[in-house]
Amino acid sequence: MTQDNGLTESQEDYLEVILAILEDKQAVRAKDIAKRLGVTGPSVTGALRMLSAKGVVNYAPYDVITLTKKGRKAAQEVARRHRVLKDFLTRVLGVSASEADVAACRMEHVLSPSVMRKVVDFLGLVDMCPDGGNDWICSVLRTFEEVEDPEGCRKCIERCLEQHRVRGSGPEPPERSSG
Amino acid sequence: MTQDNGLTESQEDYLEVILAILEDKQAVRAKDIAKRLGVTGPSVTGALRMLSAKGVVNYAPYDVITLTKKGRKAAQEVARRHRVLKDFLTRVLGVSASEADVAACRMEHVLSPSVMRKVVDFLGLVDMCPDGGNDWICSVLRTFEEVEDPEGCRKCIERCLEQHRVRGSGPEPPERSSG
DNA sequence: TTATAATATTAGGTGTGCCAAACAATACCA
DNA sequence: TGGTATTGTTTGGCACACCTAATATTATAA
Repeated sequence: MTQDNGLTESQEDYLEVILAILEDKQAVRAKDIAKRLGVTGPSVTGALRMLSAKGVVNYAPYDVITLTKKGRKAAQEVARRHRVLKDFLTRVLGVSASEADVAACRMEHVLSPSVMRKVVDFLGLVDMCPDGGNDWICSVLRTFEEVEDPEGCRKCIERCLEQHRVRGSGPEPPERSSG
Repeated sequence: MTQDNGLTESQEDYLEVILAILEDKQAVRAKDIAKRLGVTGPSVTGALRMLSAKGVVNYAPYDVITLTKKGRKAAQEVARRHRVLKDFLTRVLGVSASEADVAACRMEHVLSPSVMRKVVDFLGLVDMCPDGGNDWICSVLRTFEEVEDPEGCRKCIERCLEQHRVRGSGPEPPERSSG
């Protein structure tokens, strides 16, 4: 159903934060991982051992923590799913950024590649909108809720359609990385 | 984040199937629960004890299994989320029914009420479409992928907009039950 | 270089969720 | 009514994912 990279949800979370830490610090410390995940030290040690056993993390007691090639790939894949889902939640459904982060954090472990692809496809469609997807359905929804400026919304979608017709058969969806 | 009805994901699953069984049989048997959830007997017994302790299921060894008022409510809420999510996945994203079921089964435990409401709102919008939401974005997506009949898709959305303009401020979204 | 602070690990324990094997209760048929 | 089949439960165990308290290591500052 899900990816089955052989990792549990929790383990995917660990990989994700390790990657995130690597992206703005040099070294990864157990302490930082613990902080970001809201767990205690021993939990991190345990998880790292597990991740090491699964060949995604290089780990030995008191030694530096790094991702293996496989681990980096897995982490990036999780991060990608997170990004896509957050994007979808904010841009399409109009969920706030912070809430979208929380929700994406949970959904990212749960959706199959094929469902993920549908999400990506949908975002690709939104991207075709002249407003860069900043609005589109989002604005439609907003008018739907608050009855603010339905006319503006309508125009936006009409522009969208125009664009669609012009481009004809349409480009390939932007993201389709199967990895 | 999630509802926090005090139930774990697994426990929500148990409630959900108990409700489902009640809907087409009279009695609920541990065996049936086990079958539907793909677990063994002892797992069911254990879960039922837990659920009983949490006051959502009436249970005593060898006795009839029923839902408490609270339990029924919780089960219905989970079922509602499942329905909404499956709907969204199929009608908006164009995911197949079977895949949508699987995905909804996972998502239903994971999304906060506020995100759920956004999903419901979006579906309300889709429902405004003359095609009853059978198509709409779904068809757009399809043309986007297969370049089938973009002209037809365009017309569909235009009709949608017309409808939207006519109705003006728009009706309340169909489902908003907070229970 | 040694004491102390910061960081990480081990040891031991909890809760949940699952399993197989053994046992208990109930249902049903002769 | 008795006996077998079905169904359900207990027992005992395993795997995760967490925790606290105690201990070990490493880093740092005197």
